[in-house]
Amino acid sequence: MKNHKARAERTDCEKCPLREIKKFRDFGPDELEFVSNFKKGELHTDPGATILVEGSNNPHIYTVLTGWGFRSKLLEDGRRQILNYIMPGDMIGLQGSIMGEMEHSVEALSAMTLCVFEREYMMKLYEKHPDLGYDITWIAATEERILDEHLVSVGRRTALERAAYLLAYLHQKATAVGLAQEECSDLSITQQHIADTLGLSIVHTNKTLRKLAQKDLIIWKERGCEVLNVKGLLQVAGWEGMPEKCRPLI
Amino acid sequence: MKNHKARAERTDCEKCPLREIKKFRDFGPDELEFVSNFKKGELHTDPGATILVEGSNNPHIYTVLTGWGFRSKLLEDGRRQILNYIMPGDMIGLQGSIMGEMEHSVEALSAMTLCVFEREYMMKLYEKHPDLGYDITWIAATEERILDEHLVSVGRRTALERAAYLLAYLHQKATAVGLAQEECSDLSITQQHIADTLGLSIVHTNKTLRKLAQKDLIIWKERGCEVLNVKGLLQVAGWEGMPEKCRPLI
DNA sequence: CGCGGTGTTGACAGGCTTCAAGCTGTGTGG
DNA sequence: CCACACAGCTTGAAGCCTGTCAACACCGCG
Repeated sequence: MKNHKARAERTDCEKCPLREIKKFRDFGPDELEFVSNFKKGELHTDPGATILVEGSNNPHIYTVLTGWGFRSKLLEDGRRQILNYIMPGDMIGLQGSIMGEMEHSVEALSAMTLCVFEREYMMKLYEKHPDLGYDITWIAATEERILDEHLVSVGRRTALERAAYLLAYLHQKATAVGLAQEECSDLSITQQHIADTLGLSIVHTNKTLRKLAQKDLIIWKERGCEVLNVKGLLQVAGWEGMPEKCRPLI
Repeated sequence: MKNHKARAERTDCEKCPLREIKKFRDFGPDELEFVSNFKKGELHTDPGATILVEGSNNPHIYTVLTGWGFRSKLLEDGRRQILNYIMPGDMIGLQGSIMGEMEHSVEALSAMTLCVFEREYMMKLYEKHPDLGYDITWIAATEERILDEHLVSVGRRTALERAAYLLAYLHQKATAVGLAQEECSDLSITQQHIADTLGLSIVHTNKTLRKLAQKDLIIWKERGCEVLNVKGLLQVAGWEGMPEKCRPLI
């Protein structure tokens, strides 16, 4: 019975709520069993918690189960760039696993639960389940694709376009995994985060967000925003939006 | 004899000049044989040639054997962002292979030769050689790391810092694979390319490069620049440089 | 109550873009 | 041979976008 209780503290992979979402590809029973054994535990964090630190050496890989956060890097004088956001189904720590040392930090924006995997078992995954290995490459390549898009945004779009792009991106990403309904309303974030993502100052970010609000595309609320018109945002950004593809889930 | 001549047109993987470079990890004989069969041919391009087009669906994956080029994306109105540069040992087309459609273009800056692989054999690679599968994930994760760094640069560094970062990056990357000796001199590139990488206008890029030249860090020549002082560039950029790690080569 | 975090706004300065013109070297065709 | 076009580089001037500084409102919290 003790064992049973210990297991009850974690979500069984067999009952993983994320697998209910049709956006994630189906697993065979043997894959499910392997991943279930691969999973070493769960990590629960508070909002604002730092999960991984730039320069550290963490022996784990994580998959987000609930909540959301972001990856970021710092320059020596404190300037911060937010690289991407992480939401349920996303994997973090892969870079650290492969490069040895984390090259970026990860922070939670809400309370989060993460599935914990051991780096060391990575090689076994590739040996026993080539399709899962392919999935991990898929995940890395997709993250790369998103970063490409962000780089275009920061490099070549105007402040208004960038902001519209980011909010549309977050909205699409969140709704795809059920983090938000039609609105971004329950996604807690400050304008400082937005600014550090867009590569803008906080003052100009504020003024830019107000312009989007004036166009009735969003409503900024305390620590977050509600998206009123995704299509409008996409149009302002000059962006097609993300392809709705089936994706793997480790 | 005909066969022999036909084979002579391509570089045998067993005699691949890149494998001489100690920066690339050693291959076992069975890995070498597999990759050798995986390789379907070679592609030779002129300077300025477009190798992959955004939105197209190309059934190949490539590894750069000689020369260099870049990946880029366009906005609808023609604004261009260069995402990263490709040099010997780099793999391109992986995203297309996994996402189906290319989300960026690839152009040659010099004459190039590329090893051609078939997408379809990818899965077999994962099945037969898990370590090669892991290598491909390694490559994708590393590209992601570089993009993180570029994003920090474009988002948070000043024009001067950005330019210094980029030139130091290119210099390090090129010397690591023997593309350049101590100078970048034989790397042909225009200031328009630099501008599209940094997210700056060409006019301001020109003025920024002159500032670097005034500091005796570089000398701009016709279609390219010579790096006089890498450490100085790194210092201006506030960047540590790239870790000199052993890397895989497919 | 004071305090810190967040959001808002105005004024001003400066970095960067745009416009415009001119220079150089290369190639093409008369 | 020269004229011409073109691509790349350079420079100056004007103006806008964005950053910085500063002040204030609001809110939750100790």
